This record gives sequence, structure tokens and C-alpha cells, in this order.
Amino acid sequence: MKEKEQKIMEAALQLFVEKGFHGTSTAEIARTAGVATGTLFHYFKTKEELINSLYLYTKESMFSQMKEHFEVDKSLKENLKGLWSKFIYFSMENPYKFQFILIFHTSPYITSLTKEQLETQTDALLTVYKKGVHDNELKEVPFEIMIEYFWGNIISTINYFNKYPEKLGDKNLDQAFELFWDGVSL
Amino acid sequence: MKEKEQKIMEAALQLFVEKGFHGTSTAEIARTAGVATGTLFHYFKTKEELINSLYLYTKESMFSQMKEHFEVDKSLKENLKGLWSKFIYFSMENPYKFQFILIFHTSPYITSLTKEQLETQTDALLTVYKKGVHDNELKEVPFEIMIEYFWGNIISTINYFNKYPEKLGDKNLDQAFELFWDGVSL
DNA sequence: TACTAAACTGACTAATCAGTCTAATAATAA
DNA sequence: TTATTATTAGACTGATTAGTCAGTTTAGTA
Repeated sequence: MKEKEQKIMEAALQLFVEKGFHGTSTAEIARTAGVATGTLFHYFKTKEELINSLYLYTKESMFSQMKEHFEVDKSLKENLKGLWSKFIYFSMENPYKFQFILIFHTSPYITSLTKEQLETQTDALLTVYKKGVHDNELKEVPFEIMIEYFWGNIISTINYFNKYPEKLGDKNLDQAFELFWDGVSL
Repeated sequence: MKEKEQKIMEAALQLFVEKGFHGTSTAEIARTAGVATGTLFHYFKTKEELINSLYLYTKESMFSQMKEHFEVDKSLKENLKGLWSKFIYFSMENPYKFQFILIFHTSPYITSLTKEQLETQTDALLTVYKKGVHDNELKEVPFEIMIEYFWGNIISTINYFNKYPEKLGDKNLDQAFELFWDGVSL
């Protein structure tokens, strides 16, 4: 990716999160990125294309860190906590990216295409869930309820640490995870 | 409230949820409500005042249904489930209102004043939580974690039923609540 | 060195924005 | 009835918007 393209995306990411999609003008993005408006439209044909590109970029940036497979010598709980923690740490280290994904996901901008791409990302979790149920470690509830519960818990944990950053530590992380785990486990 | 004022608020509520604050023009709100733009600005001095009025109105509309006190002859679990269910049903019956509260709450529009008003709303929950801990029914984790967990669970349950409205029923509601309850209870 | 294509610029435009203003109408009171 | 006030209308304004375009700079190639 070219340097100016990168700068445009970084500026757009920050401004979109702080001021919303419509609240941010292309002129402001270009100014913040230190480029001319023409340059912005050279790389992204429309504002909407910029928004969608940014979504795919941030989502890829997040899920690329979640790729590692489960370690067979560890328990389901340990493995789940590993994945759960990765999401927490990613969002603490990349607050704008995480916030952007959240905002975008509940906005009218999301196209059915990008929605589909997100769905497939849950396949790995489905495998874990099925194994957990089979081994009598997890409750047998509709998978879609389980996945919403998983995400909801991650998001609320992140909200907590965003509100009270000074509380970030192993003890509170463990307690937040225990709430989640005791909910899903048998 | 005058009829046209009401119409303006209803139109604004729907459009804000569907297209965002900046994405919705005052002209479109007036057109949808069937009034002239002048009428809109007669009732609301600015667009921002309209947004804030709408927030206070929807929030009041939601919390007025949650006012009932806990019933002493019922268990903590039953009481909590009653409150939890009320939120679920409110959002299913008033999807725009609930969505608007969510969007507004994570937007730059929210002022410190309205933020304070929301905080006090959690006082009732704090009392319940303290009693639950004292009676050895609830885990002793920081209250702020508990409250985020409570909200997160409600929101993810609502997300689930919004995605799959045909799944709305006592069985799935019970299962979703059991996830929550098993997380918080000892 | 000369040539070419891509990267880049910023002034510009048509459309749209929030908000104003004057005037018309409806409601109420004397 | 007449006077007064609250309500409604929509054309209008200056500012801002997304996007264009004609031209300049940069980088690679032969």
C-alpha cells in the first residue's frame, strides 16, 4: 500500500470513529492525512468505497491475529480464554480499529457481501462449540445464541476497561472471563 | 405534545436509526413527518436539540416501564429475570427506540448532563447486587463489571432475536437468561 | 537524455445542508 | 366582531458537501 493511501486510511479511521461517517467530510480526511482531496478520490472512487475498504482492512487486521489453532494439550477452558483474551488485548491496543468494526457492523453501510464475509469467520468457533457440547463441557443451546453471548461478553468487557482503564489487570480480566465461562459451561 | 411535534419525533426516530444523525437532513425529517421545515424549527431550535429531546423521550419511555419494585416473595433469580425480560420485550416492541438509545449512547452527541442522568438509573441495580452478594447468591466481582455484563447480555440477546425473529419464544428466552444467570450466580 | 504512465494537486461545481424570514392561517380572547 | 397570539408554511440564504478536472510533479524505463 502506498504511503499516502495508508495515511488516508489512518485519518479516516480516527475521524469516522470520533465523528461518524456523515460527520466526517472527505475534505477533512484529506487535510488530516496531509494530501489533496483529489488524491483521496484517486485511491477511493467514492466516500463509500473508502468506508468499505477501511472495514475490510480493519477486520482483516483483527482476525489475522486470531488465526492460531487451538492447542490440543490445553483444556477447552484454557483455549477459549486464550481466544477471548486475544480479542480483549487487540481492542485495547487498537481502540480505533475495534470501535470502527463495532460501529460499521451496526450501520446501514454494511453490504450483504461484507456481511457474508463476516459470517464465515465464525466457522472456527462452531467447531469448538460442537466439540465442547460433545465432550459435555458446554451447554447445548442454539449456536447463534452462544455466539452472540460470546461477542456480547467480549464487547462488554472491553467497554468496562475503556471506561476504567486503570482497572486493567489479570485479576479483573479473570473475573470477567469467569462470568462468561460459568455462563456457557455445564 | 402537539400532533405535529409528535410526528416530527417519530419521523426523526426512524430516520436517525436507519441513516444516522448526519445522514438524515432536517428537510427529510420534515417531509417524512408531513410538515414544513419551518415547523420543525419552531418546535426544536436546532437539529441537536431535536436529537437530545428525542433521546430523553425514548429513554424515559423505556425506563418508565422498569420502575416496578422487586417483589419480596420471589427469589432473586425470578426478580432479576423479570427485569431482564422487561428490557428484552421493550426492545422487541420498540425496536427503533431501543436502537436509538444504543446508537446515541455511543455517539459524540451525548453530553455530560445526559450521561449523569443515565448513571443514576443504575442505582436500583446496585441495591439488588449488594443484597445478592450479602445473601451469597451472587459472585462478588466489581459492580461495574457486573453491570456491563448485565447490559451486554441483554443487548446480545436482543441482537439474536432481531436476527432471527422466528426464534422468539419462551424456550430460547429461558436459555439466554440461563447463560446470564449461571455467569453471575454462585 | 527523452518519454510515458501513474501519482498528485487544489481550484472548481452542482447539490445539499441547517437554519431564517416573511407571510398566511388557525385559535383564543376581548 | 376585532385584536392578539400561537402555529404553520415554504421560498430563501450562506455555508458546506462529495466529487471533478485540467494540469503539474514524480518515478520508472529505454
